[in-house]
Amino acid sequence: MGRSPCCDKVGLKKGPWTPEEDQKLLAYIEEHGHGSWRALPAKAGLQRCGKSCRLRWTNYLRPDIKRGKFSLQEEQTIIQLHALLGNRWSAIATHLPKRTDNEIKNYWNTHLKKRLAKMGIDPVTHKPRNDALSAAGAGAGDGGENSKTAANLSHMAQWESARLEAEARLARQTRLRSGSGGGSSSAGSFQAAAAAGGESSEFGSFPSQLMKPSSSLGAVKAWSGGSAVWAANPSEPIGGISGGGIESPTSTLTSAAGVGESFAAAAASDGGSGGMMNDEGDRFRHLPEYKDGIIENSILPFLSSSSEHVPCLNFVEKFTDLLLSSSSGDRRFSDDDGGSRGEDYCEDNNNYWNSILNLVNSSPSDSPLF
DNA sequence: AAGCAATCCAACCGCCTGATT
DNA sequence: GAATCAGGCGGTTGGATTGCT
Repeated sequence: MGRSPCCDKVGLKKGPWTPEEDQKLLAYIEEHGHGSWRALPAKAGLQRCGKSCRLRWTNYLRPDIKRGKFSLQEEQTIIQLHALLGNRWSAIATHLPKRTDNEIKNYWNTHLKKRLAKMGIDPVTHKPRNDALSAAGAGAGDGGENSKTAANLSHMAQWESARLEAEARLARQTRLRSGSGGGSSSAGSFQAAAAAGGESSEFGSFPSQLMKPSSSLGAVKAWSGGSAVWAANPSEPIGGISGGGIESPTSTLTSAAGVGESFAAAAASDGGSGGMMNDEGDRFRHLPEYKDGIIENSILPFLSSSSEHVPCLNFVEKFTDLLLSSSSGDRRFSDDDGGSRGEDYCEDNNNYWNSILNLVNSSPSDSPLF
């Protein structure tokens, strides 16, 4: 499909905007609205292409833009949403009022990504890097904590393998069921999954009002719920999910699982000071024991210091807290408190998925999450 | 104070998608 | 159905700024 450039580049100015140009653009948009961006520069008397004007407006001149330092809350939201959504900056931006996708992207690339990398976590997958894993293993001789961590890392890796397998199986099944009719977009697939899953007991762990077939949120739940169900009963096909070629949001929900491992790696690389609280909560609590050599119950004490608090596996939030505190010397996750941290933390933070889902729920109905 | 390195961030680029012709 | 257009998105770049030696 051919397409002409958005503008004739000859004679058009590039580079930083001058205050005069800003003023012209601002004045024009305030009076007329932006209308067609392509036509705007000529009407506004600017020697810029429409695309450049649009970018300047959306990333800088728009009156509802908040500038300056990101708050801790914003950082946490970004990390959580990145674990959930991957590099979908515009989607993430819809949950951070007054922040632009460009600003969030820059902030991620310059701050948060580096913080993750520093902790031995792959910022793309939110999983521990191999060197971090081996570092954890190498540290096993140092003492019991490290060897425990390494062993648990292994369990986490096994769990991730099982989960990926589940994803693949789910995709295969949905493809088979839908034949060639399904779309390839994850949005459609998840919506189909949500619609087909409806409010069946398969998704019973989620509030029914969140299972609106048309909502992207329902799709998230359908996927994560379905995954949990499968994990609990690996031999059983995931019922109720149909639709074309489900494509797991690998970098999103997968990441949430990966984050668990990442946290372990971070804990290991941090001298074993990290407390493991997995926020996989809603998923893990469905699988107290996954035999078959994949998940053992030993994972649960690892995820939570108290098995009585298994439902409160608010991992990602804790993980993000750790990230956020890693640069400020916050030692709240040290092992010094004899294991009560998990309970304390659980008291402070309820179900992670609920917070994410609430976050998503609070977004505009046309939020481009999926 | 000077030189260099690291960091930040506005802006650009190319690609994709949906709407229109 | 193909071609075109407009808008949007994510990745990347490069100049400016800051920090370090």
